[in-house]
Amino acid sequence: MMSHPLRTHIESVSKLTDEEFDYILSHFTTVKLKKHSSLVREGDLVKHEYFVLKGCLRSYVTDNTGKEFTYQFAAETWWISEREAFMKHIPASTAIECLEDCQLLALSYEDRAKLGREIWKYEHYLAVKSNMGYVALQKRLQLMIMGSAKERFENFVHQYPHLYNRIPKTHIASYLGVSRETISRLYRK
Amino acid sequence: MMSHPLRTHIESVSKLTDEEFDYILSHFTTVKLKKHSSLVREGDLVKHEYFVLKGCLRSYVTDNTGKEFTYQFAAETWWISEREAFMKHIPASTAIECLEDCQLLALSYEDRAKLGREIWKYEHYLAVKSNMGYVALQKRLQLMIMGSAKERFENFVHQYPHLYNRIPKTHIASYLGVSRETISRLYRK
DNA sequence: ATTTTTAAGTGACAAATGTCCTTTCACCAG
DNA sequence: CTGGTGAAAGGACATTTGTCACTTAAAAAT
Repeated sequence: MMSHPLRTHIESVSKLTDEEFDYILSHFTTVKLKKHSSLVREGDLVKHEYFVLKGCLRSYVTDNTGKEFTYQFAAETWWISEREAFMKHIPASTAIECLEDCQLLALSYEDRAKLGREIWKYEHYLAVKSNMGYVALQKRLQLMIMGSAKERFENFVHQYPHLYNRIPKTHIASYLGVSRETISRLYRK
Repeated sequence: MMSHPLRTHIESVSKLTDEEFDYILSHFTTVKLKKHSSLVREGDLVKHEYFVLKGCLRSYVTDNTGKEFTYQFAAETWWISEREAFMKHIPASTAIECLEDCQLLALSYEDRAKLGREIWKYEHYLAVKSNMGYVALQKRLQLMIMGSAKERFENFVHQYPHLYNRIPKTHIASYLGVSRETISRLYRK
């Protein structure tokens, strides 16, 4: 029988008993959203973080000239939120939108803290996840500084082959920090 | 009377009693290094993290074509180490060198964990520091993707006016992800 | 003080990438 | 099926940035 995707994800860090997982899961609520709808708008207070069961989203910021920078994508089994706003209870500076119809599990700030306190393995899972996020961010910055547009693009395709055919090129471009046209030119060859 | 720089730094997060600070400080050892010497070489195991009392350092990686990317600078009251190697006990992929004669306070992995366990405020200080590091990294990535060389340079000068006249331009360039010549051109105007 | 070494500034040119505009293609609603 | 809408491709040209070669200035060593 199929294990729950969230359980699988947590257990990639540490195993849980059935009771523990059921208890954890009981703190989440399900959210469904249509394609193109917003999960978070700039200026919102962000009370939850989300685990993606189905669909695909992106978080992004818009600069004063209207240009967008995609900060993160999230598809099945990824977490997404506006970290700074969620952690510090300040208005979001990053928006999150659905690129497809989505089904998410939402966990509130309070319940997150509660689970962390009550279930040591969950706390550990969060710490590991946070550290991996930091390292990934480092790698992305390094590639951004040392790599050409081509290298960054190839790295993206290699790292996320499933996203590459699922997400509009415009957004991939804004994630990589290049124009959409440059992406086109790259795989012409 | 003058407070210790490390104490000042920790107390920007939470106040300590004299006893607490003395106890914390007793776990550090002093390290002195000459200009141009290496604190960490690629491949080293990294047993300590360092608080800068005097001098200036940089951490950097070198790519296969010999080009360098400066990952971080650290001057007085900054921490520096090779985070991933230090945390995971793996060989360093980033080197650290002194740009000036340096005087550092070194804290071992074990003592760091010990202090975290014994002094709740120290643990908290580490958590806050880590989170600030994450947010700073986000900002840097965003500027890297959205900003021109000029914007990145101006941001650097504005953010670190003291470093700008203290560090060779070559290194500032490798921190910003541009060539040294581009830096020259920028402040010609 | 003099030499030697290292960092920085400069100009000319090449390469990468951005911008703008037009065309093509795929998909969806009616 | 059809018209419309949005995404992607492609070409032409502008701009930014990199590269290389050389000069100048500053700093370190003797």
